[in-house]
Amino acid sequence: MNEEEHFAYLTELNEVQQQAVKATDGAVMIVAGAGSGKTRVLTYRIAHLLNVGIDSFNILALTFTNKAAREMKERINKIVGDKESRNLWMGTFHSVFARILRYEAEKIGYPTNFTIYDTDDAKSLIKSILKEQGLDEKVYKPNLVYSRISAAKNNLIAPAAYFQNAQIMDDDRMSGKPKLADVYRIYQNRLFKSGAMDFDDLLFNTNVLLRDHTDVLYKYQNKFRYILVDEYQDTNFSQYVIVKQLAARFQNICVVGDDAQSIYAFRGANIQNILNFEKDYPDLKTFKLEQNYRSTQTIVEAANAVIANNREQIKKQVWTDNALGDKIKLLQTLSDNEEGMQVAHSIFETSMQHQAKHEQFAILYRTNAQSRSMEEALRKLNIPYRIYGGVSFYQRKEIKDVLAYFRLAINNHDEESLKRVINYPARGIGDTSISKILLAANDNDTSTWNVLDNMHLFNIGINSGTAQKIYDFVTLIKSFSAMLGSTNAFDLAEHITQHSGVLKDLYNDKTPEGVSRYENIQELLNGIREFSEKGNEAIDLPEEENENLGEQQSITTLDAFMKDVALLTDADGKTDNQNRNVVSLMTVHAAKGLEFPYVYIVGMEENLFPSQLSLTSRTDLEEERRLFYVALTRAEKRIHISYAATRYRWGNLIHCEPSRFIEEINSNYIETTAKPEQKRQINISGTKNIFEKRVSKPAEQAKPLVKKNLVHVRNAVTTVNPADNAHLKDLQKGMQVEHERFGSGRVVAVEGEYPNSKATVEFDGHGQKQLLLKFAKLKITG
DNA sequence: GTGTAATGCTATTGG
DNA sequence: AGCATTACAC
Repeated sequence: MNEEEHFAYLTELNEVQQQAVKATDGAVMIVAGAGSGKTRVLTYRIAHLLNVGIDSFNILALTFTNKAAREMKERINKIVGDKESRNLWMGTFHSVFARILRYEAEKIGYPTNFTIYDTDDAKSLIKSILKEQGLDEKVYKPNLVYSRISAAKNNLIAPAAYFQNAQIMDDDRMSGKPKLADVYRIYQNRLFKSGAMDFDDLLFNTNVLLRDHTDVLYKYQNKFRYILVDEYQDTNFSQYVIVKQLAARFQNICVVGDDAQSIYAFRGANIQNILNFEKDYPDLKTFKLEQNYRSTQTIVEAANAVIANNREQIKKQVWTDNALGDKIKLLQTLSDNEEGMQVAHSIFETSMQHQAKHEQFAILYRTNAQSRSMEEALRKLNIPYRIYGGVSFYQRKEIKDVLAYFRLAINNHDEESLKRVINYPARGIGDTSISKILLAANDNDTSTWNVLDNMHLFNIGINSGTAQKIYDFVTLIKSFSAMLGSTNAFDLAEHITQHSGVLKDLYNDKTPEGVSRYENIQELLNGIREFSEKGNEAIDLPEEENENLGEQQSITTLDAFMKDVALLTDADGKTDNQNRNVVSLMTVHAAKGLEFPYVYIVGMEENLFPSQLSLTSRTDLEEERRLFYVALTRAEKRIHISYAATRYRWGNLIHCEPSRFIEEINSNYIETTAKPEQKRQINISGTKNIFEKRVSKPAEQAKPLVKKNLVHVRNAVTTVNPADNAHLKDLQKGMQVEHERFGSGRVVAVEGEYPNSKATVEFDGHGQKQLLLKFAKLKITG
């Protein structure tokens, strides 16, 4: 292969993109405007590194979501082949460093099988600390305490440093929360005793590890000779320091970002990181990608006009060669429900007129709560959709309950899991006993599990009946723990759901919600079964680390499955076999990095977008504006912007005014569409008039499409009312069927009487599955 | 200790 | 409106 063929992919890039790809060594910053081919450059850059002979073992690429990592890896595989790229480390900060911490945990005093607490766990722990300390939850709002602690950790301020920081301590005193530092200290101690880390600890402790163990630092510096960071504008200080440390030896560091799309400052992201970058690497090469390939001229110009209102930005001129395109359509409606109907109708019409598939449409909103009116309207018109975000599968109560048993079996000291399941299903260990146990654990500075497991050592005044129940519970958990190493993930998971009594408890609940929960557990078990069958993926770690993995590889264990569960989000996975041709509904935040031909930005109203909470400070308002910029630049062909005159909030009707951001778009780019019967001319800049005219008759209410008790289809979890499956009554051997997850298959056997019958189906590519006909999402196709 | 009825609070954004 | 916590009866 001659050089030209070898680097053929370079011809697919423009001049600046090529330069950015070819500048392999040293510090590189790529400022990438929206739609400028950022992902393509990053992908090709990695492919190029491999092509010029750099070992994939030496490359680390940090992305913003797991999904982005997966997609990028696939694209790289297509260019260089998966053998070349096999040892690439690519993932989110959290997943990559969680993985490293698993191997190095003992060096910082944590067990290898440490538990990752998600936000719910963390807040629950904070609540119990507040209670124990006698602090009023109305003053010390758990959410606020959590974000305060989180901010401290993201700035690498440990509890001791927190106490010594006069500024912070003053702030806390001023706001009437002088005990915050104590809460932080206790919180951290409890996490440690529980062998648990929250999300921020994954980064914080990585910093501790690299700071205190130069041998470890040296090892990973040597491994990761080439480091790439995507969405750099959204990294926080803690992440910044990690990257800086790792890159210190070879200084081959490439960051990609767009300050105009920085939308996570509320989470500690720091735009300073981009500015610091220039200081840290004086030889920095900077490339600006300014040509937009994604959107029409109208969209690019409109977005530029909006972002120009921000004071703080890195100057760049995003432009495009694309056609002028349609004007932005402005929809104004009388109510949130009508807004939904108009959007749904517009999607319907556009899909007809332009032969557009449903997957080409996205509805973006500021808050998750806005999805409801959109959902109802889409259902009414039979337009398939999927909601991203909201309560994810792994956050559902029944799933968390089961996972808590798994977690407790893996790490007995996990206090949050213990509290969750010690009396679920009810086994007579009530609140008073639990309080006593917690108290004893605190007094003796040990874990709750140690108290339970050594009841006789602690004189805590629990009667013998309860003591026996506790003993039984401890024995049960120990029996699960004992099976961990020798049983495969699916078998153990099934064993635990049965022997813990959870499955039975849910089975006895015949309400639609109960049936749905039962089915979700089955869904979880299916997922674990797939994981078991696929096998644990090989992990490449420097030298010696791989050895202790050798023995375990014969079976896939439950702790392997649980390792990353806390880090999964709704946007990851779970899309495999589902219908992809659907309209996407999500928040603007969740839409970052995505693109759609037709985008609907809904709820463009003051106090909603921009959010009410952002109106007090300029920086917050500027972040909202960047968020709007992100929304606009998701679109390729056409944007619809809508707002409603009234909207339900907490069950009350409130009146709304159009967002100031609408005015920031030059009116040349906007076309107002009014419904035929309200041909009134709309004045964009002073839209008050339409709102002063109050709605005389109640706004058209979309009739609920499902009866009150039926659970809506949301997220990846589908609920099937058992009665809906009557058509499966006559299912017989040999029939062709279609399943939502597994695709098409053939019925191998049917046993039992409907509705309690069970079918065995051979699915193409998924093997045989047993399905309960009452619940199975099956369609007979032949 | 357990289960249900009444109350009260919430909804930025998310790994 | 919906959910979580609390109050109260068993």
